Amino acid sequence: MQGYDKHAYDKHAYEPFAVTVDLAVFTIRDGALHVLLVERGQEPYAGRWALPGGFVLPDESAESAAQRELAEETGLADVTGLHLEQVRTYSEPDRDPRMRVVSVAFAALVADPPEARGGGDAARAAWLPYGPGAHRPLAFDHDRILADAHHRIGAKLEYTSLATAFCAPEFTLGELRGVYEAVWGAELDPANFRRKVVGTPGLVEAIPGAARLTGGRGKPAALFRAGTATALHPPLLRPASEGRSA
Amino acid sequence: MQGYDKHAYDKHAYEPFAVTVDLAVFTIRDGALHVLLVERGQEPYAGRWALPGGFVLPDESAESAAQRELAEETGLADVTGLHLEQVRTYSEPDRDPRMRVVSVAFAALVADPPEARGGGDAARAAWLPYGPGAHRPLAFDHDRILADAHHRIGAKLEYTSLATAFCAPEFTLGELRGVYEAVWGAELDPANFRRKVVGTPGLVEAIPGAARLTGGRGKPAALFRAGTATALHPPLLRPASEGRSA
DNA sequence: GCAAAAGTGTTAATAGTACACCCATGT
DNA sequence: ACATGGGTGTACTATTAACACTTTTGC
Repeated sequence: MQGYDKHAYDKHAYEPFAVTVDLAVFTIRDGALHVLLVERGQEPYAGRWALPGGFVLPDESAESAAQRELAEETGLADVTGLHLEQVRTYSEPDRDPRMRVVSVAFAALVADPPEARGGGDAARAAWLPYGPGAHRPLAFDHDRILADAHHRIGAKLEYTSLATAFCAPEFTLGELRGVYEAVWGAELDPANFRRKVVGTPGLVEAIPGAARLTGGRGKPAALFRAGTATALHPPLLRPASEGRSA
Repeated sequence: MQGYDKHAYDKHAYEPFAVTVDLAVFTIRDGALHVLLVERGQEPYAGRWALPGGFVLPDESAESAAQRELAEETGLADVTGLHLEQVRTYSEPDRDPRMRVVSVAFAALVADPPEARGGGDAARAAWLPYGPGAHRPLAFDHDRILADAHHRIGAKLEYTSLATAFCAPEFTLGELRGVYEAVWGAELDPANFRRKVVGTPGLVEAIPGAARLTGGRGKPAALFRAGTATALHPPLLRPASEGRSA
């Protein structure tokens, strides 16, 4: 606390910091993980894709700012209830060439978002497939932010019920499994997945009516709703791959 | 990015934010988890305990500021190599009654710290036992920050090799087990713990020499060093208690 | 019929739990 | 001797992983 007291909060004792939020908004499309990106119209990084975001206003928290931006950028009317979670804060002094910007990064999960429209500005917005694909490199340090957000989401799938946040209110277990597979980039055994999910109390609850849904070909699947549990015990671990230190 | 471009980075378009770091520094003492706290000498919250922290300077990142504060507050000469990790950022507009302060919280783990000395100021500093004990309530929103930091540490013990960061370079498995027990507040079976730890590749490595250490009474214990692995597969789950949703 | 996805069954391997028991040391 | 913590053994249970097989749909 020395720092606090020594300078007695002179508002201009230090160079002011701008505080912004950056959003990594994920969704599943056609079985693949997609992320919402905007195209920058101005320097620096003109023409590059970037994460949506904006300033934190004087009377709101970073969480409020993130929620406001999420509504604006996705075009969703009601954004409450969506999963929105802080990832971490990026504060390297030179991360923005123009001035000192400290950015609080959030990860958001959306099911079935509307098509991306550019913001009011000239900037384009689009849902692009996540991965080492066409959109890199992103502006600023957004590649790193996006990777951190993805890493966090992947980890939380293991030990929380987060996956249901990617799904519509009613979903099949095949769809839920698709979430895990899209985020982890790994295939799961459908039989074992079903047993694990159904056998974890509070993860999902079956919709009792003969309600069934045809997902195209194959046998109709039973519908489920998200359950009340948030933590999974034991966790649903992703298949071990060479990449993970034992 | 609309927000960025619209205002063209006028440094004074918005009320300036102060950016600070707050540190939850943990250690194990006499088998119990302790936290480093400082006593506030001034209003607001004069006389209350608070987390150590301070301003982020114009040319440093939050990580650098946290490292600098950690060295100052603990009195440790070399703070590199210590575990220091961002927890989250607290930005509610009214969290500090004097002005708008956005604080990036860190959790730090220290083995065998020197006695706490007050900072240069009148403020006292002390290692206090963690828990719903004598030090609450803390100043500002520090109770919540501390709880969040503790929750994060506890969770990371399950699936990372973090526990070794609480230990000296050479440690016995009893000491390592003590870390888990102190952070989780639960007892672990020594036999099963040993098998799990030794059987997880890369978690710890035995120091081959007949090196042994007497921890007082009982059979001398073999010494171990931290291994190279950072992730644990499968994780070392804490014993299930009623509090956790199945 | 055939492909595809849902859903059930079965089995072997792996991992976790709960102990009993011996070992080496200080007092 | 005995209390204390280190360390090994072992039987039991729970969970995971792999894969065969049946069911119900669209084409």
